[in-house]
Amino acid sequence: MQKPYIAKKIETKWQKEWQKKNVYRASSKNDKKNYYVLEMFPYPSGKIHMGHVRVYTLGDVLARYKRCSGYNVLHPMGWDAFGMPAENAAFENKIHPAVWTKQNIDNMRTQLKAMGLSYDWDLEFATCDPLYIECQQKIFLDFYKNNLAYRRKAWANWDPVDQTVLSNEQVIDGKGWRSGAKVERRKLPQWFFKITEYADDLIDSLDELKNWSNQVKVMQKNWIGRSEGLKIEFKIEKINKQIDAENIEVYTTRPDTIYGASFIAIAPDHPISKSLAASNKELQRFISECNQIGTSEEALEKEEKKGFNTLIKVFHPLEEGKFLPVYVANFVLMSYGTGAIFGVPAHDQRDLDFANKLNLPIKVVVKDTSNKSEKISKVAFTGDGEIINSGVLNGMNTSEAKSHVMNLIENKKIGKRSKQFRLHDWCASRQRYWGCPVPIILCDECGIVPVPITQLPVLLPEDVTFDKIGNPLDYHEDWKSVKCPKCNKNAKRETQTFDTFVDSSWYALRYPAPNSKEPIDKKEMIKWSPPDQYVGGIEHAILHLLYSRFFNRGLKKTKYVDFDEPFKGLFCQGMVCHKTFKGPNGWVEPENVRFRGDRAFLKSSNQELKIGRSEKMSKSKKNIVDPMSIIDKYGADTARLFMLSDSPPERDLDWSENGVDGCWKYLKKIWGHFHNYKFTQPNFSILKDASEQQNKIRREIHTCIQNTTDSIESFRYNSAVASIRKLSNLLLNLDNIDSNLILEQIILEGWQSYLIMLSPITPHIAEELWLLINKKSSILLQKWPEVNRELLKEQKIRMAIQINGKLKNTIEIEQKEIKDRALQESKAMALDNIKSATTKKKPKKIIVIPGRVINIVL
RNA sequence: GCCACUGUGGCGGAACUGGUAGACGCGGUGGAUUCAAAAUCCGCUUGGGGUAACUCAGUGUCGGUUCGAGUCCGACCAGUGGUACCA
Repeated sequence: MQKPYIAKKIETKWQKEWQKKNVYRASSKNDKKNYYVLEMFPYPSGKIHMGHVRVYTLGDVLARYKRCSGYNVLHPMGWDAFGMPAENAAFENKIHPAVWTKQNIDNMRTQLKAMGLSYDWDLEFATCDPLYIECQQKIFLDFYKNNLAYRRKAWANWDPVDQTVLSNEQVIDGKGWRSGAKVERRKLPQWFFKITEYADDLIDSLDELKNWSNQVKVMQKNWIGRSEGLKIEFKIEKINKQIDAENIEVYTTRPDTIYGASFIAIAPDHPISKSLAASNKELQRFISECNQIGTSEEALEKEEKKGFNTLIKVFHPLEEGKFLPVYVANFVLMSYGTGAIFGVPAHDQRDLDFANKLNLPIKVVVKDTSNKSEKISKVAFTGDGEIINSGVLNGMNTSEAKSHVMNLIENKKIGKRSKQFRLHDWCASRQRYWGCPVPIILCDECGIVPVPITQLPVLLPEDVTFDKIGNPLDYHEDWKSVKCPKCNKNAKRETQTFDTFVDSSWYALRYPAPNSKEPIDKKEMIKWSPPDQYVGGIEHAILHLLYSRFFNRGLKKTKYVDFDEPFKGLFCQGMVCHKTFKGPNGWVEPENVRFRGDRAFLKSSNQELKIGRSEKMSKSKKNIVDPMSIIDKYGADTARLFMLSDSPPERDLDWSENGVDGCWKYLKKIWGHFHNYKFTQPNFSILKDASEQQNKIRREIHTCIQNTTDSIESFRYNSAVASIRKLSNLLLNLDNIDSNLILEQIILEGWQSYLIMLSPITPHIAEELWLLINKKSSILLQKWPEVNRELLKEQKIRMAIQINGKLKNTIEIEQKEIKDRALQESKAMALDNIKSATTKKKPKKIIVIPGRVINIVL
């Protein structure tokens, strides 16, 4: 009578057992090396989704693999607990953000535990814990004292109806998500971190991050956007009393195109624009129109190019007698360069769009050598080429002309070489309740006053309501009113809270000692940090990871740590996607769909549904599969196995019910086999007497071990699963061979290795089956199987024989013949179809790549 | 718009630094078992042509480099992520 595979039963059993024995406790005892695996902690949105299942399974496999490979492993979990959804829930469901968040954390912790993840739960914390708030406030004050944080005015999205600040997400098509009112921009005092101070270092150090994906490094480099350009003063033609300036300073990265300039454009919030607007209603109107675009870069860039002619003209600095008109333009940003540009329509797409709109001249000054036509109408030529129509610059190439113009301008003392960054300082304050309060007191007399360390933490008041729109801290007079620590007069607390990216910028350093009074416990931190491997979604490639890199540098400056980079290794995984289903009444959840062949129908009414392509699982499209329903139905091991099976971790994964079913069937098959097979006691010493035939089988087993190990080491978990399955297929087929003592040992060796390699992926079933072949100790304590290299060496090698690069035949050679070109060639030429082909036509050339391929060119 | 990535059978994907395209799985299909079905097991499964040995084509599209390209280069098309207040 076969024991049925009831996943739930064994999973709960082992989860209890492991918890009881505290097997995942991170300790740095004994002489093993330490290894810190960290996955990006989740926002407690309510319940775990498939994206969580994926990233935490990936990290868990690594953590378990490292434990088997002889490391002490730190593998913690916590909660990115502040953020907007809690406030939205408060507004919609009248539940306090703290209560909502705690409920979600409790629920999600239970769910994560059901997945059998190997966390040391003793290290858990949430960013909304009073102790974490206190530590973060201490760090902030140190940053402030070290000139890494400052307060200034900056734009924010303003909803004029709701009278509140909106996040970019809450602005939909330029309108407020609740009020529907056209969103405006407003300048408000906000807190900034001086990330630009490290701009050079943040780019240059990318080269040292060897275990970071190149993709992320390139994105960060472009995001920081270092450019070596030129600042030039353009003299204003006539003194204009309204503006308090004689020049307009312009920044350019293309000084070589200066002869192609046909206009100057300044930002709507440029000082000159503002001065002119004071007495010009029309310009005022234009500027306020520009201010309605919103704050997102995407919106600004996509907006139709518009300009306002100021009627001011400036002299061209190199071309005698030439004047350029000055426009206020909606695509020029005050925050980049000098807030003013010279427009070269022929060689910049935005300038060209602008020129076409306003009928400005287009003068070609760089010759596109790949294109015969010199005319430019709709597409600007932005590449390098030969300079033409440019006086002294004619005939130079782009880079010669660039340095020539820079020298000219510098010699004339009307400009300077200048390095600029696209990156701007990090605006780290929010006008919201559910976040870590900025520990500052604003005093009419003393200005900005830090809250004294002894008065920390500044905690959020609990008695707030969310029926009023806006930031409840602003209305909370009791909480706001304090005495100034300096002069003891009445003062107000800063009512802004930190961007949640601040919370997530240093949490990794907190896990080694989460209860320490010090923000970062040096003794514990030094044993583990920085994390050896960080795992998370590619969507965090820039903001979270760049902010963390800055923050770590700040922590170094303020003496909390002594290293620059927060994460030694970084791996970014793809998203979990699913097909979408749409019926007459909108999107339909996969669980309500019934399939007949290729077609989908609504379960309740049999209405046919339209099947859409696979997209990121999202609430709006309802293409969500609840991980818990999968764990209930199949078990955590099946869910974990499927997560790793098909897609490579860095790519998007398509959720498929069939795939999950397949994984479950597979585990059931393995389960059945272990319960039917009678394993012998290990006696591996007799393996040395194995026959060549038996060694061939061992060789295949060890090849699988080698491939699995290589795949895990390089994060190719899907390939690892494939090699593991290959190994089990091989071992299952051995059942049909006549048994003998040596073969039994080979099979036992194979299955032992198999289970150990399977255990990081599906730990529960692996532990349960391990009992059947080795009743002594837990599989979690086993050593990763070692590859017998001697065995692999004896393998025969198969070589491809090609004619004109196309495969025609193969030959087999011995390992010792690997360098014998002549032998390989003669073996190839002796093959029937090669012989007949080469007698018909004489080979022109024979290329022999020893041990790999022979190509005969006819 | 800009930056980055991805594109291989019916589907997910494999192929180490350019060297046998399709490993491993899903689905499909044929068979075994069964009174029947489910489950399970075994075979086949890129497309075209051929009774067959075999042969031609084939890795988003077009072009290039090379003895040889899924892999390198150029242009294009499509999808995805980010775009600074979603996390």
